[in-house]
Amino acid sequence: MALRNAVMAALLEGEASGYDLAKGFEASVANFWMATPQQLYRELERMEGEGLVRARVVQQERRPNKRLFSLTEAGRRVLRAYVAQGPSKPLAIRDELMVKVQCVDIGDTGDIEAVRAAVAERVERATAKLARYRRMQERMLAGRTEDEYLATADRVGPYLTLQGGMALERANLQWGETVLKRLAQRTAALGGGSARARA
Amino acid sequence: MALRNAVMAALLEGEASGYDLAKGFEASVANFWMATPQQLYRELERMEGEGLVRARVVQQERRPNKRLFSLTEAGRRVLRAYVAQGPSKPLAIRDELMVKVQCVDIGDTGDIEAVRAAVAERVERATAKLARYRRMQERMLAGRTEDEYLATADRVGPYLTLQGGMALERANLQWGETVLKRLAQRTAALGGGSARARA
DNA sequence: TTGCCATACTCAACAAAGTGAATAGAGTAC
DNA sequence: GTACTCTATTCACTTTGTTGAGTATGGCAA
Repeated sequence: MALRNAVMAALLEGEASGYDLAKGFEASVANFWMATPQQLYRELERMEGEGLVRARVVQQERRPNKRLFSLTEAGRRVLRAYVAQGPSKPLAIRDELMVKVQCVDIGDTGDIEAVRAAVAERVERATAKLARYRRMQERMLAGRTEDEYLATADRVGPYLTLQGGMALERANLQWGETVLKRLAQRTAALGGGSARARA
Repeated sequence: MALRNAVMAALLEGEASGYDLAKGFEASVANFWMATPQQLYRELERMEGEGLVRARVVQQERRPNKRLFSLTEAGRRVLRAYVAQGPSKPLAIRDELMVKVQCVDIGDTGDIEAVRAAVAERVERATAKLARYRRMQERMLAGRTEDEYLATADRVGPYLTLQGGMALERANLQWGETVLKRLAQRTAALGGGSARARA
């Protein structure tokens, strides 16, 4: 029952179909709450049943019809109550890459190489994501400075969460790069790339 | 089937009981993979059934007996295969606080205050966690420099994931502090603390 | 001396999340 | 002309995760 809050937060930006939400979660919420299409459709269905959202079918000519969901007043109230209420859960991360890094010493240099590749991939992703975030930021600012924007904008939430996403990706990037360096050093130290006895 | 990899990664540090794992997940793995005691006991049970871990009952005099689990050779192989195999899932975060920040514009200054308090709590937690990580780091280094440590240590995985945890908490902290500042500005701008018309 | 906290688990039930595939029309690239 | 991708959604199923309670012992503090 936590996904629904994320969905409602996304719908604050306006009407969206399940499909819209599924790809990119309306671009901003996805940065801190991931969900598969199925989860979203299912949750939207339930929420409609409970009157938190309302659906409107849009006929389309060259595409399948779609149902656009929007927040109802009841949904808005529930969301406000959620925001106002006490402490949130601490933040749940689940990072397979970190598990692999933790295991980097398990085998020979081949295992180190596998981990190195995985970290390199993460670094690339983080770089790409950061670039995307920066473009989003520029679009939001639209020439204004941050101070101007925050003083005049109707909504600052999406901007602040975008900042959060950027902070996270910067951390990822910085960490990944030092790990890459360290692993290269270690591979060199353990025999310059040739195999080594198994643990 | 992903929790088990995290559990095995934790057992790389040596024998542990379900209870040990439950509190702190052997101190390092918990930073990137959370699990409740029940999940861990259940998973350990299954893993024992599949021969990935082996249990050893330790009689205790003034406490309930405990079962210490350790990795079997089969478990080690499975773990190595996991590390070696292709791309990991991208990292799953689920952050309620971010959902609340996204919604900060939903209501009046009271809602902003609630979000502010939640962010302040996050900042405090991040500060505490960072301090704890730094102590762990010092214990690991034991007087050596980072370079010395990484060149001589048997295992570097736990150190590198600790760095990851620290990077994450620093990002949290830095983000949280700017958000706090921004929200204070906004509260001031929206009427200096007095109520304002609802959205 | 009562009650709470810590160790050390187990059980049952349920809610939420994730996987994989199916459906179906339109556009686009080879 | 066929294979692939995009829009848009649904179904069936499995795996995880969560909640709450129950059991048992000992230590510590008010």
